[in-house]
Amino acid sequence: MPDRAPVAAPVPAGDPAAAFARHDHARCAATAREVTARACAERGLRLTEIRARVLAILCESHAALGAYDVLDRLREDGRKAQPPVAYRALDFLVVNGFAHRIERLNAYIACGHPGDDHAPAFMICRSCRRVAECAAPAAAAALSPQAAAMGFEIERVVVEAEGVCPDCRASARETGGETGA
Amino acid sequence: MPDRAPVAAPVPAGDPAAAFARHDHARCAATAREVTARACAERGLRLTEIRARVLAILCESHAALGAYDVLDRLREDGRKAQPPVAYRALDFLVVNGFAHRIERLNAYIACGHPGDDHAPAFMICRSCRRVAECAAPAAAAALSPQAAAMGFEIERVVVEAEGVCPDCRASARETGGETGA
DNA sequence: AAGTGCAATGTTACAGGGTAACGTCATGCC
DNA sequence: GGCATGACGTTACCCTGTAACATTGCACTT
Repeated sequence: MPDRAPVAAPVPAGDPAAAFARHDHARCAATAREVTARACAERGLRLTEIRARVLAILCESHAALGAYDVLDRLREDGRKAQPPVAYRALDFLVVNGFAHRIERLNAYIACGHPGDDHAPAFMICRSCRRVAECAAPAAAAALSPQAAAMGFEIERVVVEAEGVCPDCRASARETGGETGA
Repeated sequence: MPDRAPVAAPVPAGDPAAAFARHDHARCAATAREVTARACAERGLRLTEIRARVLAILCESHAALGAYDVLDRLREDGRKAQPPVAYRALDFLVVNGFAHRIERLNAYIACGHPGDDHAPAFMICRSCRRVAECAAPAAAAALSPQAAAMGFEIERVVVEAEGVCPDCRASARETGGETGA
């Protein structure tokens, strides 16, 4: 589903609410790609053609894409790509902080703050699959005391909220039905 | 991997630390099964033979089991079970709060507080797959303000910390190697 | 230029996770 | 008995992910 946003006021790209609000998405996507390219150059990472293409595909919308969705898009380009091609590019982007894996969906989104070291949380719309990336250090931090008490060493925290985005809530009200797709 | 716990002091069953600490697991498992059975009786839910068997399988250890692991165990009983059999039983247990799905692992564990309405967080050992269930209302609550600000309606929050449990940390130190399996 | 090493890509083949759809069976209710 | 409902049995399939190995391209050395 494309990024429709009929109601909310415009927000700047990079804002957590951007995924669910009207914004200049062309600029939003271009910025993400440029920032990623710059970060790669600075850190000696090779943003190859395939990797850049996969990033561009993810940047096209704020909806999470499965690896096979990405693979299909690569094939539409005329490539005869096999699954590892998509997974390798996605791994590169995720490992280096240019994209995120959404565990709940087994899917991927472009990062809203590429290159930054951050502890993201996600708001996932179960109706349109769009995902908003938020900074939520408090959520992860809330686990530290308990981890310490039991001697558990935390390496990574997944925080994913599932629900319904403002647009899909509005659609549901209009049709008088439930919010499910 | 079985529930080894060579170091920590005993803890009561139901304690968040139980998964990673020495405890009377036979009693821990029996309690979970009994509490679940009672909750089903009270709420008019049918804890059928298959469902009870799947719960018992999950209760055998604090390690997360994949649906196909459960399926294999069912087949060892002599059943000729197909995947939907395992998934239906697991769905029943998860929906009614008697088991949890660990998104990070695509796997399942028995609930430590069956029947209670709670907002669990999980500590997942990436080495032995054991999972400790914690109460972490603060983690989920930390997202509410941002969700409200963007008009997102949260229905469920997944909080999963991945890392290394005390036992596996100790093992890693002994062998002088990394913590990976 | 030839040689070497490494990172990335190409390709095959398969393992693991999950579900739609339909038929059958048991249970409880009128 | 007749009926509705929920659980189970079974088939067939789709989606997700990876091991393993071949090949290519690039950078750096000698």
